[in-house]
Order: sequence, then structure tokens, then C-alpha cells
Amino acid sequence: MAELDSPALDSPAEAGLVAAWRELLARHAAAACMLDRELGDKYGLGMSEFEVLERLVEGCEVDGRPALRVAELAPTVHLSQSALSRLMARLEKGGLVTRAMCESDRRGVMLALTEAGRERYEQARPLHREVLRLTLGGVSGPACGESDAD
Amino acid sequence: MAELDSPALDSPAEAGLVAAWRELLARHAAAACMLDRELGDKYGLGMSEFEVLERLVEGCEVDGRPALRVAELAPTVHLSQSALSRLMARLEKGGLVTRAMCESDRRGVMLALTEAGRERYEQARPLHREVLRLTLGGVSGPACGESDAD
DNA sequence: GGACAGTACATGCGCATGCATTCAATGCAA
DNA sequence: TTGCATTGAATGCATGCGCATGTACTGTCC
Repeated sequence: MAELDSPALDSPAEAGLVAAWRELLARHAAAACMLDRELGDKYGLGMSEFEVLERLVEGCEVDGRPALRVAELAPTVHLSQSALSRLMARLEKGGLVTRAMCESDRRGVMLALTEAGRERYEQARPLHREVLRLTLGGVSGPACGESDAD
Repeated sequence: MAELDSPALDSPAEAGLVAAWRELLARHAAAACMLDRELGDKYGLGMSEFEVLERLVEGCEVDGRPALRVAELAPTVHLSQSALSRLMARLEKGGLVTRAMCESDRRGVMLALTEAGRERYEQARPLHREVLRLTLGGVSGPACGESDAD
């Protein structure tokens, strides 16, 4: 209730929140920056491009097989619909994906990896994982449970 | 041909890393997006602007007192030198900070909050904290079992 | 059937960012 | 002192993003 004139300090809970936020910002910046640089330099892919390719690899077969629609993909990569639309245009221009009109609903666009897209992804993946290892590796802060060592 | 070996699967360690990365991406996107929107709407500040003001509040007194140099500030807010330079220009144009030439090294620029800057920060802080509470609240660690399966 | 609201994606636009470059000031060496 | 490499910051430029809007299509209600 006494929040009239003690504006200079956070409560302990807030301080923890802020610390967590800064930690998150630092990790995100480190990983995103290095991913963009490394993947861009060596494979011509941005961080988001790689994420999109990965979703496509996970979600569909190669070239022509059942694929994803843009609207489904957008939230999973944390991009706006317009950003994803342009990103797909870039990938399509690079020959890594194809955009085909959806038969059942001609407003929709089916996204599918090409062979080149899959190959590019496979090539880039080790580097992506290595960057994650370098930037996130080991220190995951207040780690709860290690479920990755099965 | 890439799919001969076993390139389609990550090792368990890699899978954990990727899961942690996606978790981090999701939190960052949620918090950053909401912060930008809320702070922008209500106080005319971007997320990075707020972070910069916060560093200035922490690091110096009001208007004219000892301040920070751009080069010192940049890494703490994960911005490039050029981005920070422009950001400071925006804040200065808005009357929230002042840029003064450093006496001892005239290449440097001393950054200081103005009264308006401090006030704006104090006004925006509660909203900032609330957004953090909403987006990061409670869960501070990576993957404790709360994982999505898309 | 025709009009209208709603959905899916593309596009115009402005903005913030990073890289490369530039300009100014400093430090060092001859 | 002059000359040169280095550092701190600002700026030109290209890029990617989100918002708002436009375009094409769908489904519904009359």
C-alpha cells in the first residue's frame, strides 16, 4: 500500500524477476547473435530461417508431400504472419521450400521442403547444435531436472 | 546424400539443448513482445529504451552528475554500438537523457538521465515489472516437465 | 443466386538493428 | 614535433520485423 514514494526499489520478488529477465536476455542475445552470424556466414540462413526449416522437417515429408500452412507455422516460430510470409518468400527464392496453393482451401498455402531445403537443414544442424552448446550449454540456471540423459 | 547416416535425429543431449532453446525463445518472444507493446503504447518506450533508462538510473545520478559512456552501456543491453548510439539519440530527442562530451576523453560521450527521464522510468517501471510477472512469473527454470509437444 | 462478415496470405510502409565506414580524439614512437 | 595505429562514437546502407492494409477465397444468411 505504501507505494507513493519509494519508487527507487523493487521488492525482493520483483528483483528476482528482473534478474531472471536479464539472464534470459543475455542468453537469448548470445545465442541468437551467434546463430545468426554462424548460420548466415556458412549456410546463408538466419536464425528464424533455420527454425522454420526445422519445423518443416519435423512436420512434413519432402517436396510435395503433406506440408504445413503458414498460419500453423507462424506461432511456433514466434513470428508475425507477415514476417513469416516474407521469410517463406526468401526460402522459396533460395529453392529451399515450395509454396503451393492448398486444394481444399485456396486461400491457404501449403509449405513443403524441397530436397535442397532438407539438405541445407541437415548441413546446418550440427553447427546450430554446437552454437547452442556453446551459448546455453551446461549452465541452464536454476535447472530443475535433467531429463535429457535417458 | 545426407540421410544415410542418422542425421535426422539429435542425441539426447542435443534434444535437451534444443528444448531449452525453444523454451528460451518462447519466453523471450512473449516477454519482449508484450513489453514493447505495453511500454510503447503507454509510455512511448521500447523494451531497449527502458533497459537503457534502467541502467542509467542504476548507474548515475540525475542530470549532470556522473554518468555512463556509450561503450560501457552497450554490452549490458545487448545492443551494438551503432544501435545504442541511435537509441540515445531518440531518448535525447525525447528529453529523457543528455549527451555531454566527456571532459577527460573528448571522444567519449557521457550519458545522463534528465529529470524527465527518471520520471518516465519510474512511471513505466510498475508496468514493466507486471509484464515480467505475467510472462516469466513463477517459472524461472528451463523445462521442469512443462513442455509442449507440437 | 447475391451481399456480407470472416479467414489466409501478400504487400506497403515505417522503424530498429547490425555491419561497414567515417570522423574525431588519443597514445605511442621516431 | 610529425606520423601512424587505435579507440569512441556517429552515419550510410541494407535487412528483417510488425502493423495496417489489400486481395482472394470461404461460409452464412437473406
